[in-house]
Amino acid sequence: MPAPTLPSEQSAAALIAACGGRITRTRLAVLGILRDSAHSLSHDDIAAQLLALDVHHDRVTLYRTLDWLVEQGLAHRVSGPDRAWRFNSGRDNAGAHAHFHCDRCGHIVCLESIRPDESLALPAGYRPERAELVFHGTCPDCGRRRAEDA
Amino acid sequence: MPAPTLPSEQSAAALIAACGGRITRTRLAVLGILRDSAHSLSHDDIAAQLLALDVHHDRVTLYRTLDWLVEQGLAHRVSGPDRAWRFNSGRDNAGAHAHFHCDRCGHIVCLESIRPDESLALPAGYRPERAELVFHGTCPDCGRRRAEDA
DNA sequence: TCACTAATGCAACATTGTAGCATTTCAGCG
DNA sequence: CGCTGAAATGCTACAATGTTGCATTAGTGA
Ligand SMILES: [Mn+2]
Ligand SMILES: [Mn+2]
Ligand SMILES: [Zn+2]
Ligand SMILES: [Zn+2]
Repeated sequence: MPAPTLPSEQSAAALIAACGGRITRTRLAVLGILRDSAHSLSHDDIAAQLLALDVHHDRVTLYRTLDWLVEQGLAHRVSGPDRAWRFNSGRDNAGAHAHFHCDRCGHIVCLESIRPDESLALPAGYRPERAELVFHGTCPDCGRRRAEDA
Repeated sequence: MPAPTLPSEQSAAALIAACGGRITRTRLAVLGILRDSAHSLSHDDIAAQLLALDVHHDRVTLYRTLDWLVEQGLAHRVSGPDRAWRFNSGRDNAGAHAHFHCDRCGHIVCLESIRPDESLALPAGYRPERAELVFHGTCPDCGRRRAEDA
């Protein structure tokens, strides 16, 4: 019998097809790259990986591919410190989880387990609909590396 | 006797001088504009106000002036949704207070009374140093305007 | 008033992203 | 399979935001 397929087990091709989109080499490669990465990737990071994989593409196509993935809920976007977006696989539900930004290596990772506290009392009149929470500090990798250096 | 002067009562000129900087028309005007505004201002907003005040200036000078004010702790920066910085008067201590971003009018305001919860338990290995908290939703002005429309 | 140097203005450049439009390629169909 | 129409791509040009280098101007203290 076919085991029930968790979303995380679905192939990139199946995920793309399920959205009613065409399966193209750029979409396949980009979604694969995002799903394989432990941290958020910038447009530039992804372009570099595509180059390494010999997946020819145009700058604009990559922007459009990323937009499409976000629209479809196959990826989500986090604003980086350098006014460039970072991308992660998976849907975010508009800021449903917090993110961690390492000031040493610059990596941004999703903290799926932490959701911003929506119940905070704001001053009168403010109607919050969602909250973005971004921690800054040192990530586990950089902490370990620092300990080894010492 | 001279009443003790609160920082908020100091003139822009005195604040600038206290930092050891020269008092120039651009610095005076920009700091004044920031201190008079109830919400964050983009580079472009400030340029428009300078124009209205007939304070001639160069684009680059304004960028440098804003950088300097932030360096000196006379202003702080918040990243907007459109990858353009917004500026507020006053020191922020690296994310010491939360901000509210109105999705209707685009205004960003400081919520001085709300500080991100630093005590949240992060996954093992993460060393947070500060947290940024940004609420999105409808601001009091837009809520009121909407109620009047109905 | 003078001299020193911080601050400015200008031109050129960098980065990140968008818009329009002709061309290619995917997916469904006979 | 080979066609065909629409979706996706590639290219060029453009826009927004910010930075760098360097010559000139103008605050400041003497
Ligand atoms: Mn995330
Ligand atoms: Mn603030
Ligand atoms: Zn790190
Ligand atoms: Zn508003």
